[in-house]
Amino acid sequence: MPLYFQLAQQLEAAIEHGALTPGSLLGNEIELAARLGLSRPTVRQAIQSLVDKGLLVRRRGVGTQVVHSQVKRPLELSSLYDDLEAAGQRPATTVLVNTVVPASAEVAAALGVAEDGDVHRIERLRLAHGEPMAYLVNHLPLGLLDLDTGQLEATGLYRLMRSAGITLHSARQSIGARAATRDEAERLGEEEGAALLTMQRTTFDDTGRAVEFGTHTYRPSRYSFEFQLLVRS
Amino acid sequence: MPLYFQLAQQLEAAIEHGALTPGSLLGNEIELAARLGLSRPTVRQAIQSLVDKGLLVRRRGVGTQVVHSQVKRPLELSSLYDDLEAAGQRPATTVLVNTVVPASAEVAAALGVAEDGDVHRIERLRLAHGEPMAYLVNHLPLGLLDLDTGQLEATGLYRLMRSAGITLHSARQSIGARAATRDEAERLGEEEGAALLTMQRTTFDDTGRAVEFGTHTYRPSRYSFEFQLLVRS
DNA sequence: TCAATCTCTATGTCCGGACAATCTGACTAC
DNA sequence: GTAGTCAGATTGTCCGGACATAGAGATTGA
Repeated sequence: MPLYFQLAQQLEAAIEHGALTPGSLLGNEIELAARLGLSRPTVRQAIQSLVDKGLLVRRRGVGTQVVHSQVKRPLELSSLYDDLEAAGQRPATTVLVNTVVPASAEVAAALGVAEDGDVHRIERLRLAHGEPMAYLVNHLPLGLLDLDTGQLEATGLYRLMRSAGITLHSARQSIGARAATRDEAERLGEEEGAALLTMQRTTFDDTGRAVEFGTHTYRPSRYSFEFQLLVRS
Repeated sequence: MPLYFQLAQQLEAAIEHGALTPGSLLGNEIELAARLGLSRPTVRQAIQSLVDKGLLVRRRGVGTQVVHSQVKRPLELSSLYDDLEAAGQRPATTVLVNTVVPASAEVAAALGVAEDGDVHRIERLRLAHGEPMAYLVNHLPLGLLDLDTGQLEATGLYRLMRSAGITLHSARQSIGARAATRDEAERLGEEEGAALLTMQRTTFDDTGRAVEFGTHTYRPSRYSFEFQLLVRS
């Protein structure tokens, strides 16, 4: 494990349990490096990683300070399943459809495959505490992944992709809202015309291939998107 | 302007207009540094900044590649006004309320001020192409900023804060949906009960102070949140 | 023919130093 | 008393080098 990473973890832990209080100066880098027996670049790399996380602020001529505001979790590409599990919500999944269909124009454009070419289609109902929370429709290119219904019900799609050796890189998302159709309302236990939260996402791996295209609808009474974001400087 | 920054800009421009095609190797760092007359750390810093932007991928033992997928814009803390302006949408603002009120419990908690203590309250209607797009309610602590109604109608709140010397650092957001109340519907030109997209945001400066708390409602037919996000590694 | 091993290559980590830019606070001059 | 100036402190940038690590392909052996 790299030295700068170890130092970053130690500093983060010190901030976490209050050894480094918000607003306090971290002490100058060169002295800190000498005290720890490290070089300044190594110390700087550790500090920089925490600055990128939003825990520290550096000011030239002043020093490095611990920020006051509690940073919860910056936005990252995560799966609903993992989010719910981390929140202690006991997610459950019902796979409604797991099949192969010809790609619609929208799906083909998103995944970069030929229109009417075969793609996986899965429809899932995600439950938390036994209540419907979201209705998830996903399309995937063929050949990337074995989509076993049992595994899909036991874990999240992203975890399956990662364990299949796919390195997720980035995703393009669009979050909106609309009124529920009759079918959607029925599936989610809402009234027809009720407000639904929607999210569309195309996920890419590190070679730039689209590996997943999802169209999700959420019950706004049960779910909202919570995240923290930093000013890029 | 720092050398690594100049190099990063050059590389980004080369990617932009196709001189560096997706998937192509960038050539090894040490040789690149020699060719440019720079040191490897400088070249690495330039490359790293583009990796953080999602434009490049590094693989040990392989090299640095240009990613295939077109990265549009990573999520950043931006104002609706600037977003609309950048999209060529000609935003306009009507200030409905610009006053000082005692803080409600919710506002006091978000801003970290005393309950019933005075805070600014502004209510604005944001229009695009002459049509209502969003209804924006913001609360700000006193003393940070002069809230001139004329300026609020001419530009965005974030731009005003920045020009007042406030360094924005991070924000916590929550995006949801709900049905429009009678009043909301009337303001936005929707039907009562129509689905609305909602966003709550608390913004912090780099000292950790909360500098703004906003509760916004958007017409989903006119606006959705679009962004790209990267996997943190 | 297939699998294990080796070698080459490129990035990852780390060091030590040098000078520049900027902010703060104290000092000085008016 | 106030404003301008100066010095100290601290981070920002940049250099040049060294060794470690991981991936890919070629080589070698069974």
